[in-house]
Amino acid sequence: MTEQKLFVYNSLTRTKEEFIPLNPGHVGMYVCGPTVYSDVHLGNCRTFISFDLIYRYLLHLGYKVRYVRNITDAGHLEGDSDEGEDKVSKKAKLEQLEPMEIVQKYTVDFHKVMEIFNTLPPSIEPTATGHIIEQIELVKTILDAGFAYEVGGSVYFDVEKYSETHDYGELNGRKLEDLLTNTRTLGGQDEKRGKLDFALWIKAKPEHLMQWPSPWGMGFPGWHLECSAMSNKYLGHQFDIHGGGMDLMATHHTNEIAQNIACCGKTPAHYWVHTNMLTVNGQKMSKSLGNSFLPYQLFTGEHALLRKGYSPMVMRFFFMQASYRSTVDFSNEAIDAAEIFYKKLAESAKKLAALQQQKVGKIDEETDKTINGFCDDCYASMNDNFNSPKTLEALNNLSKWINSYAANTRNSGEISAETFDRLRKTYNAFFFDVLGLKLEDTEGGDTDELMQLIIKLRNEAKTNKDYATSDKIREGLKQIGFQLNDSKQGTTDWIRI
RNA sequence: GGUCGGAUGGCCGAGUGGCUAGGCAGAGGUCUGCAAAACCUCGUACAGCGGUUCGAAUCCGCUUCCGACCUCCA
Repeated sequence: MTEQKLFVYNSLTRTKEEFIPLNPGHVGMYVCGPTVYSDVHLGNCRTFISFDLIYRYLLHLGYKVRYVRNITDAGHLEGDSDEGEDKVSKKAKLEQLEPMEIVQKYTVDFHKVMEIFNTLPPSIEPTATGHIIEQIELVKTILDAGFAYEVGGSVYFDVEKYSETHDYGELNGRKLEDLLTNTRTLGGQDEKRGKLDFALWIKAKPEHLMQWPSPWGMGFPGWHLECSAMSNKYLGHQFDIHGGGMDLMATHHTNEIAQNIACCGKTPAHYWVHTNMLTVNGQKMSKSLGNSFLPYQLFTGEHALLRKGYSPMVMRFFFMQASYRSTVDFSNEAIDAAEIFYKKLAESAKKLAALQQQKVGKIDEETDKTINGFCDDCYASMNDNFNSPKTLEALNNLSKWINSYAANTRNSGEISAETFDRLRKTYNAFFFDVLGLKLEDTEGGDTDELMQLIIKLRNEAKTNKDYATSDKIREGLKQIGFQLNDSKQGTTDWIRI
């Protein structure tokens, strides 16, 4: 594999930086996963699909990647007042289930959806409840370091103390004074000394469903703590990439960095990568706004915002058409266009699989160079902060040559065997392995045999110049979703439409 | 209100100082019995107003509009 210089936008420095892993050949990546208290909606999916792209490209470059993505199954509160109810507990009460039944239900659902979108499972998927001991240890360390205090069974992180020696607003670019003046005072004043302080450990009320013993009494961990504890455990004090949705940057990740520095003296990750939101009519898709929809609603089209159903790969392709750092606005028009484009590139992938290069004759240097250039573009665009839209452009350019060779309107012997091989390898690598797309309409069973029979009958009619019959067959098939494509050579292909 | 980000042709969406992506839609053409598909050709767009520069979508300032975060969300 050729050495590729990869550049990654780092939220910490607000610049694109060359990606240099701490240990050559290895990458440690931590991504904040879902809180499993309800169905994942499409906006949630986008984030994980974005990181799947990043993960896949790192793998493609030959890195050995340890990809850790957590499951938050405790500690995530309603509201951020540290007095709200645990999301999982609340849902458990509502549905009259054990909290772990809720967790199980939505974890299974999450995995199913991730698989449908063809995302690779992470290397490790740790849960908050599975790491209570590690989190308690972390709290103790932070207390010992003097950056936290205990009040009535709860432990809080002392942001002002921390700020004396560290830049608390490093990630979100805010000054402490601004944060202090602009942070709304939350109702039900609590025991915190400073209003920016956040809970590391929260004392549980007796009726609280999820609680564990600790040196400070029965309680449960704060939301930000689990990520620090688990990234520490599986990736070490310092690792390469920490990712999550942009909405986590200002608070969750800021607090996470503070925790890590307080306990270990080091910023956990070199590169902070934040993916942007999926919007609907310009607004962030979220449950509270009521503009979110679920993956299965997308597939079936059963939602007021959807004109029809769209397949998982069409959705994935749609996401790939925008860079992960931009918002993507959902609209039927935009995804319709993506659907056509996706099918086009997928058709080329199919043609390529069946394509054999003609005998190499006189090599057309210009063409040979052009095709190699497009192969280079695939890498160059992904190297530029995972620019998937540009990668699609390169694939589209390659697909034109593939189509021409497949249709025999150009002779594939005009390029060298090496270039032809590179064309095949590059197209497949980026379409399938890197962008994580797959072919959806591969027919099982007898469909193709049936179609071949019908095509044969139609061709007989054509030979007899019985165009009335041949057109009737073509129209009839179109009505039920099969499209016939005649070639110059007299053969006929079919595709589903 | 504070902080940050965005505004690109009918739609989506790359591009960060000159070489002016790509897709969808649209127009024309090649091919075809006719189509379709495929292939070829065609759009000179960068919110507005100033400024810097030989040259700006790209840099700077102001204005307008939109969004995110600051309050649960990926």
